[in-house]
Amino acid sequence: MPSDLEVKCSEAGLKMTGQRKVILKILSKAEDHPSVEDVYDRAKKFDKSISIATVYRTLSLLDELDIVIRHEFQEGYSRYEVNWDHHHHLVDLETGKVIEFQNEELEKLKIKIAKDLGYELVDHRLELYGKKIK
Amino acid sequence: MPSDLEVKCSEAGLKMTGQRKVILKILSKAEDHPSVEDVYDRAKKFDKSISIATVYRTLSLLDELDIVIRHEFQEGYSRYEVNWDHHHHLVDLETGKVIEFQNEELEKLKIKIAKDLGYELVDHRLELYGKKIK
DNA sequence: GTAGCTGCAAACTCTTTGCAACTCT
DNA sequence: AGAGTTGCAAAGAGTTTGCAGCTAC
Repeated sequence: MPSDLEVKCSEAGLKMTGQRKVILKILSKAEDHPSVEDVYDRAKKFDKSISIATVYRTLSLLDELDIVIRHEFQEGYSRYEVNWDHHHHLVDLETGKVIEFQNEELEKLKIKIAKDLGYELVDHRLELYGKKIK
Repeated sequence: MPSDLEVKCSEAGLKMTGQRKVILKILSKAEDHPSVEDVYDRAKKFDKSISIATVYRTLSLLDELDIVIRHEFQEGYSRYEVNWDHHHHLVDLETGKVIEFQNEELEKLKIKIAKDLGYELVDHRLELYGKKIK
């Protein structure tokens, strides 16, 4: 049976090729925020002839469809994650670990700030960088 | 007389070459958030033999010294601004215009969120993307 | 004088693209 | 059947770097 993610892609008009199924499976199982290279390396285990160009193309498509979120954590390349729920990231500066969090108050505040400036909030990015308190 | 920015650089151990003076002047006068290319183009008006490699090297140095802030507004390249005061950005999705803002409530909330997760906030990034309300 | 800086060009990294062959629907 | 997708290799954009000569201190 096709996964929820596969159904979503089909409905968006994408052909469900073997390569795309592999990439979607990797993304849905990922517990981190893999780079293109990461996705490519993992994909090769299921389909050793897959091309990195296909990974790039697929991730760009999924990003446009909002099925996936592209992050640029100031590293010079992109990282991806499935757009399941809305959350933000706190990056542990000592270990590089990424912690996800949600905060209702913050959501309201962002909308208010934009509104006060005369804008309707369409999108936003928030990342915190911190050190663990011992 | 050397500008404040020049003094700051000298104190950090940088030699104040002609090229660096030009770049610092451009940055301090900029009312936008220029890319490397932008800085290079403006610099050529004062020193037509300046190299873009020098602009890259200088901006990287200034970023390391926290004299300048490097932004990556999901455009595939970096933009810079002098690190005068702390603020955030709202990007107008229709015009690309960048609006700066500060918000005390937001500052407190970020610190609290990090603390609740067991972290001391060291740094952070926040960008809002919106459409002007007619 | 000398450590640091510069311009140049080549190299590097990440990403995109043209094309002919292939494949999902 | 046919539009969409793929792999490959080449190209593109942005950035970094090795080196010989130059310059601020």
